[in-house]
Amino acid sequence: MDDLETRELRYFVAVAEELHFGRAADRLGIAQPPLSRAIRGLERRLGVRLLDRDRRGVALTEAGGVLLREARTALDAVAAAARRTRRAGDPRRPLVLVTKAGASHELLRRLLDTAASEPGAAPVEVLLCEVGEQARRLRDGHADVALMHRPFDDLAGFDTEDLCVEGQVALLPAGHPLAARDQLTLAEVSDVPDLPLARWPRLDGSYPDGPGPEVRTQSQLAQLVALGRTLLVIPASSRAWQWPDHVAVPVVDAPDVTTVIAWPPTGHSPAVASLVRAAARLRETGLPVPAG
Amino acid sequence: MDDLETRELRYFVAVAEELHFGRAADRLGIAQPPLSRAIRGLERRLGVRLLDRDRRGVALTEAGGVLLREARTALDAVAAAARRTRRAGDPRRPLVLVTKAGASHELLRRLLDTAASEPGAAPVEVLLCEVGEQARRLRDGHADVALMHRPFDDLAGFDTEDLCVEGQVALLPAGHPLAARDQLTLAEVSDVPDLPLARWPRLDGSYPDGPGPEVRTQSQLAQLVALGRTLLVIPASSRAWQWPDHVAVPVVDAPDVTTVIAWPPTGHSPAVASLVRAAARLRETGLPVPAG
DNA sequence: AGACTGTGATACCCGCCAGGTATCTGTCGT
DNA sequence: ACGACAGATACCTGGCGGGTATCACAGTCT
Repeated sequence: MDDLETRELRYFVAVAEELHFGRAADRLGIAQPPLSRAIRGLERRLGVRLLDRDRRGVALTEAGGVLLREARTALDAVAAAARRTRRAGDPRRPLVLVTKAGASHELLRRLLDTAASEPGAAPVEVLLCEVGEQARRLRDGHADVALMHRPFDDLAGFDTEDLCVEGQVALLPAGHPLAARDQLTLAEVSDVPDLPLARWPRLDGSYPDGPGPEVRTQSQLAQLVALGRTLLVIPASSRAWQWPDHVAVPVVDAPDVTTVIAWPPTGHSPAVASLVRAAARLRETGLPVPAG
Repeated sequence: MDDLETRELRYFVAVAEELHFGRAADRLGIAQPPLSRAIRGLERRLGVRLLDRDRRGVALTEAGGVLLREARTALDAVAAAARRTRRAGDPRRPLVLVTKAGASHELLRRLLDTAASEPGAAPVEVLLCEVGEQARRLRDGHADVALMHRPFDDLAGFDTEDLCVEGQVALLPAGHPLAARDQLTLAEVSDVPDLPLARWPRLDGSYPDGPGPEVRTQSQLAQLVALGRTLLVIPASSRAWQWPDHVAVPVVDAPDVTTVIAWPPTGHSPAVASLVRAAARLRETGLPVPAG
């Protein structure tokens, strides 16, 4: 009943992701035979088949799928242990706050101001990431606290505090017929043949079917919007990164978006607590009104 | 920026818990010198002092404290990966539900009945544990789902669903003066010189100061209650394990206890989802009324 | 069909590092 | 001052993780 080693988990994750021993070995910087051995050893020790190697390729068994998921979170936890320990030893350690690039500008600015005015405040470093990456940054120790958005982001496993609620707007090229409207409905914006909604990758990296372009970063999306190739429904406060020649029209029946501050339940760091307190105070003194 | 190995984490946790290289090495089944080397290597690779070895013993530095906490959760995650994978490979795998021994008898019975009547229900295995151990069982993969009690148990990091709310009662020897009362207050029960409240260990294993006896298991406590040596305030539904010669008196100002069903946010197993659905249905059809 | 290709498995060797034993150093008791 | 104790150091050894070469098998092309 000996534990697994992180090396074995890393190896398995590589193979499970590549579904190809050669490429996985390449990625890991080792040769293929030791990798095959390691995976076979894993299967033997767990007493479970993880991969179906039949002709032409490798496929995950059900147990393999479970291990892939569990191994990722375990590896994140190990990486977090290393990172947080290193940072704990650094006397000049800043608190790292992660948020989606381009979201909640104004709120973030006011949060940082409020936090800085807290007595004995630790310096706060802001880390910007792509959509949906905040959770991972929290889990693997790159960040201590995050701004996230319900219902878009996966908040499972974190402690959270609601900060503000806002509606969503559609972002359209200025010349588009719908741009003249006072308000829109979801049905209207999702049925615009010349401006299909962009598609984001799912958690596993694959894309849902549909007519819109596939995007995986904010900048890709921004460019497509600028080119007038796609239409966008976003929280009102994110309007800040619209292009000058685009207009924002409220979408009345889109679900409200709640901005929350989230942090890992481990680690009752006073610095995190202080920032959360600042956030709570911010909420009470009134919400920021998105400019323009 | 290489990852830590679980071996190193296990070693560090052993030393951090024992605060003594010799005993830690003993516990790990290795000799002391390799252990010293491993810890030194860890400190070198992390670039952080983890332990202060001064005269007469070893003490954790601040970074060491961080690593101890993080390492425990990381090791739990690794152990969970192994256990859940093994179980996923077992075709006859039951769902494991963990709860405090002696708590929520009636609710549990009805939950199991309801779950079994669910179409395509997986078999459910019940694991009973000591007070406060449920969270760990969920985290290290021994269990898939737990019944826990707010505000007593630490629910951080889990998804939860409230099941029922109930008041608390004081458990007294039948002959005691207070046993004749219709109801009591917290102030009254906490100020009974001949029946001090028992003390539970804190998360770190130490005991708070006070006059009452130290207990760490339900059975120790049960025995002390039976001997008339301590007084007990517990949720009303836990009355089931009272002794015949004891009476339960409601404590009107004790905080309400909410029984919740909790599960790890990882692993979207349909079996867990089904059990949670059964629990939700149970709540809607009415709460169990504690017998007696 | 037969040679070719691309894949994971096997065979075998090597070097490193985890682990063991013996010993040293420093610090407390008394 | 001396013994007892704890952690560090020195040094050796064996197992295992990793490398190269090769096999075995299935699909594919001419």
